[in-house]
Amino acid sequence: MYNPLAMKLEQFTRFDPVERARIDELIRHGSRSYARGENIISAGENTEEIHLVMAGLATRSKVTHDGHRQLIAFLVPGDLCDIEVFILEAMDHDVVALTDTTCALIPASEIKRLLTESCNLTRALWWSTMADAAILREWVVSHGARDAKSRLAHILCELLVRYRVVGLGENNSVPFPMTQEELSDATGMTSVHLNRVLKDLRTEGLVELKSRILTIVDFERLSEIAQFEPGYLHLVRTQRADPAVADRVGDLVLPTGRGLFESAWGSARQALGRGAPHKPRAMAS
Amino acid sequence: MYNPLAMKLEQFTRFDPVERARIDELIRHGSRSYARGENIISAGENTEEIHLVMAGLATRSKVTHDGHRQLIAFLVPGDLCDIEVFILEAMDHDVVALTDTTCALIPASEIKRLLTESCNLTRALWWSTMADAAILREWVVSHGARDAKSRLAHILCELLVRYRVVGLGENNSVPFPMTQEELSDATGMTSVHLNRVLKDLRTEGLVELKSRILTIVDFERLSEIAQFEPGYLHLVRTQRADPAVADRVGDLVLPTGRGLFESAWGSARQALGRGAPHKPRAMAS
DNA sequence: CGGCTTGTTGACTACTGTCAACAACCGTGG
DNA sequence: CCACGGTTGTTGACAGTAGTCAACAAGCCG
Repeated sequence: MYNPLAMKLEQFTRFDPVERARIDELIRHGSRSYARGENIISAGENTEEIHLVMAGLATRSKVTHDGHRQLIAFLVPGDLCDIEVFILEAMDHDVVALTDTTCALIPASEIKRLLTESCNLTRALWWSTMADAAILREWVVSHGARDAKSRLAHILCELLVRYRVVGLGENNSVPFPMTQEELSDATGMTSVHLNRVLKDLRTEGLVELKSRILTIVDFERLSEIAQFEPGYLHLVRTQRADPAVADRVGDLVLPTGRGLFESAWGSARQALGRGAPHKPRAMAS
Repeated sequence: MYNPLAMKLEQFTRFDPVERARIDELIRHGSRSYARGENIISAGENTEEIHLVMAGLATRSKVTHDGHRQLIAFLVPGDLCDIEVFILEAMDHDVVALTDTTCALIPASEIKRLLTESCNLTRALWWSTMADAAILREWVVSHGARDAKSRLAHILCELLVRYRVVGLGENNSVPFPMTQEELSDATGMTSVHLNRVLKDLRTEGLVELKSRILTIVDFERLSEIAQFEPGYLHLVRTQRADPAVADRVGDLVLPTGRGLFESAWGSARQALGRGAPHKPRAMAS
């Protein structure tokens, strides 16, 4: 049985057969389908069941009062939509299906039981939420510090890796069902500008995008433009998980760069002279 | 004894005397001071002790390869700097002291013990990390969907509330020790542009900023400009905590708006006609 | 006081948004 | 199969927000 949650968590740890069976149980309690555009969860709700994306693509989104929608995260198969309702009073944002999407419905009680029963699974779930926060931090960096081209490239790299982690797509291709307008809401630009930037990436032979499939033609060069360093995804397969797959996700080879977690401020400062320039936001483009 | 962590967590729940004593214990294991500009934790590190800000102001930051620094969060007293090292291999960003800062050092073992001993405290800590993630989401919205003026106003509102939660400042004034350049790194603009936008806010009689004290002269109007709805901070004092302080933090009255968690997309869409305009990013300014 | 950091301002550039028209695509129904 | 309407994608011309460069003022500390 395809279990994207297990595949994802296995990036962090290895499960024994009992644990693995436990995860498979989680997704057997029922499921529900959502049509494209439908709200899976709305802000203000407090669900009884946790939603796990099994197929399709969803997004977290908020809308400002002037009507500008901002996508905050993509939810690919294996991602939990609303685990925070255990703790927080209510969702503070919507989760919307970007394509027809099916979610496994996990009773909250099941998660609670798991949290008391298995230390390893608890840690794995905790890892999942921490990794989500790390992605969020990288989005802040993207929006605040990278120009449109780099920002778009970065999000494409992220999606490629995250899809491949859960076994979807092949080589450098992944499903890419969202419209340019939705992508522009994610990257914080207008759809018109997104269209132009995307065209640039296409023209330069970096990506192809047709019939709802994204193919990253030149992952290495796109990673450079994006300044994509997969370390922030915390796919720590090196130690706790299978060391044989250290720098790859399936058949995808990750860029390793110069150490995934270097403290860049000091080195950048040195490299660039007396104190890094303030906002060389516009990079070669 | 001043215990900002307890004050913060009390926004979420109430502690019995035993639990409260337990929290006070946490911060008695030692502390360390950091000079302004010093790294409290560097990317790549994996600390043995958890750092809790007790006094001062710190920030999470990342630097892009082109030397542009992005601040990702502010850490005010009561905030934990690195609780993720329990789970993640290493920090993926730096934590830097923006002023002289002192941190309580909490042995990881102490936190672990707490997690097994007290369900209420565990939930409170979990709440803390979820609330942090919610702030991060709001930052993404700010950077992606709000113009410079609104973005700056929003961050000022956030800091006001977060300081007041831990009992710092008074009325609409809080410590504000950072430079304009640092603030510009947080808001994702150049220090020059920040300076101009800040000047606008001052000229319009919304804020005052002198001798390292921020005074929000007109919180209501600033909240409007910022589209600041404090719901995202998840200060759920209404139910689990003391109901007497429902809509206030100390002597600060929070804007309540039309329900903190409404699902805005649908209503905005309707209100604005055939589908919300795509990017009215430039609002009245 | 002198030197450094920080804040302020002006002139200019350029990245990104706005408006608008049209082409391409897609699913549906004749 | 083709027609058709709606959504989505593409492009041009133009406007405006924000970045760049540079100079100088103001504040801070020894």
